[in-house]
Amino acid sequence: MIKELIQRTLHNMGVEVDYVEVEIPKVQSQGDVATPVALGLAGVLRKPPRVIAQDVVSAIKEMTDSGLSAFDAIEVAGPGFINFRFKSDYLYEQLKRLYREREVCLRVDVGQGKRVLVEFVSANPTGPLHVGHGRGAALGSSLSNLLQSAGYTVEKEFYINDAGRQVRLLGQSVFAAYKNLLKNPTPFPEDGYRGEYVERIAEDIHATHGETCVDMDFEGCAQFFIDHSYKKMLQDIEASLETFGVHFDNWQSERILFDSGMVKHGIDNLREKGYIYEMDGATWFKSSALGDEKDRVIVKQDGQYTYFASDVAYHIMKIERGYDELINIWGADHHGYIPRVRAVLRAEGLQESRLTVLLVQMVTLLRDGKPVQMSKRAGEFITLKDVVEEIGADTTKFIFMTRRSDSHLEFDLEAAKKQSSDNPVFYVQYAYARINSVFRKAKETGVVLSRLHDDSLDLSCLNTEEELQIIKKLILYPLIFQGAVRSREPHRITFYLQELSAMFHPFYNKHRILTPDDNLTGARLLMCECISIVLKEGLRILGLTAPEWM
RNA sequence: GCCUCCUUAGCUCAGUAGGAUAGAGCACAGGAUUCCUAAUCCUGGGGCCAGAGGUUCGAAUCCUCUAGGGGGCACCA
Repeated sequence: MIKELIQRTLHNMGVEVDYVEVEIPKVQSQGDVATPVALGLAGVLRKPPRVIAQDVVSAIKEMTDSGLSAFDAIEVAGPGFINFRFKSDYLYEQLKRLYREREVCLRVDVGQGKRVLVEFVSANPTGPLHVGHGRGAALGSSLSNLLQSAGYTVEKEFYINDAGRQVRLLGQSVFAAYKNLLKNPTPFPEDGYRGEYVERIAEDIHATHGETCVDMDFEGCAQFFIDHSYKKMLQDIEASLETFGVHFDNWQSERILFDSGMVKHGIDNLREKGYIYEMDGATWFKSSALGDEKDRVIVKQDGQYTYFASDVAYHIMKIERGYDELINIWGADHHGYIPRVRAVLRAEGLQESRLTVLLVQMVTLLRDGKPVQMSKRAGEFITLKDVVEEIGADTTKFIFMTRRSDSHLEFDLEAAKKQSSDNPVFYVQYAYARINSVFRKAKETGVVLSRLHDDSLDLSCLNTEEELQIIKKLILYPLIFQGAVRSREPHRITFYLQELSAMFHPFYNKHRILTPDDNLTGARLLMCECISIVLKEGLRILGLTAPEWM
């Protein structure tokens, strides 16, 4: 609201800005919200910032429709900040509005129906998910929730690498395990997958299909082993994600891209645009002309497509499906691929901003401070499922969501387990449960809850420092929300929820909510209801449960 | 060698689009419940924002260099 106000004011003064920074000052003496716009404009207008600030303040005061009634004070401070102080009546009004029109208040429409495709996890179906995938899953699903809440139309997609060497290697590994099981050993493939799950799949095949393949070589039954194995893994992956509370709208198969001719179509498409050439018997994509450091092979000398070929096709297909924005969440180890994928989009004439790649940094799994060695090939690792079973889905997600995605994460299992009794997630959930408990108590003791909807309910009794601070925090949620949406950082919501909870608990300890005074009780219940509305909304975005009892 | 991410309190991490006096949790020490859930609250100490330059009215934040750590640099996927 303040942003628009300032923007309009500046407009009237003949200055156009596309972004007005509004911040919440650290100390109360600096107002409830503040803006440093005047400082930024000092250079442009060639006037001292304090003078500009004063001009802005005067202009606001002259505007008839400025919503001046919302403020007790608008003042120039420090080097040229403009500090706003809310009138308490305005706070009460907004609190009532939040209570009545929660969705409108909380879900600011930033996206306006824009279609976004969020692709995440996309793990090779050659082994179980590990914690790193879990991090991507937590980010992807909460980001999707966040954007959806902000008015975007979001689709969540998992790209299945079911073509190519890796799934073949898995099939071959299972085949070897199967033969081994039947006492007809065959050499285990070099670089094969050695996990225990490989043996389980082999046992499963033995159980369902008997010994039919025991005398065959791999080529004789390759397709069967490959398909059976990766499908099994895919089921396992889907189940792990389900346990973790993450699900997808689409599962896009790489193989279908080949079978449906999309790969060929994609290459032809680039060829028409002049970005394909032949050299040394291979087919190249001229990505160096589009920002990549060198050209990339798409079809090898031996006629085989490279991995990148299907990636080209996949992204062209995404474009053709008509999304306004593509978001790819990748492990940081894929960062080298960004320029070549961007090159594809550029070749298609798409703006840079249409693709956002979010990199999720590595998770170092520790136990008692010591790194847990993990190798998919060697088959020694702790899976996402193991972690969720050991310390719980909410706690695990919260650990992910209290970090920026591009910072390295040390995940100590022992610490997490120890923490799981006093993990900050419970602090937030407990606040929610407590409020529910108060409402249960209120009903038991016959408090008339219909009062809360009553216009005559007077909130001016919410005048303690704690209450005013909480109300301000609540009505500034949209500011945090919009920042999180813009920067694609759901973790900002996590921190906000912790802060809000850290205001509620002291309030709860200091003041009684259910009092002999009916109006005061009503007012406090209304405020608590608003807190729980915001907590619930935030927890939902983060994919965490909001328990009514704890 | 080249590219990229990271380095903030004892530990794990925030720090919003360059803004005012750098924050939280954990850990540590002490205290609080006749009353709505003690998974709570209150009080306390803790910092060369890796280092050095630069840009600016103003830098943890932007640029350059240095040091340390992660990851990536295939006609592998």
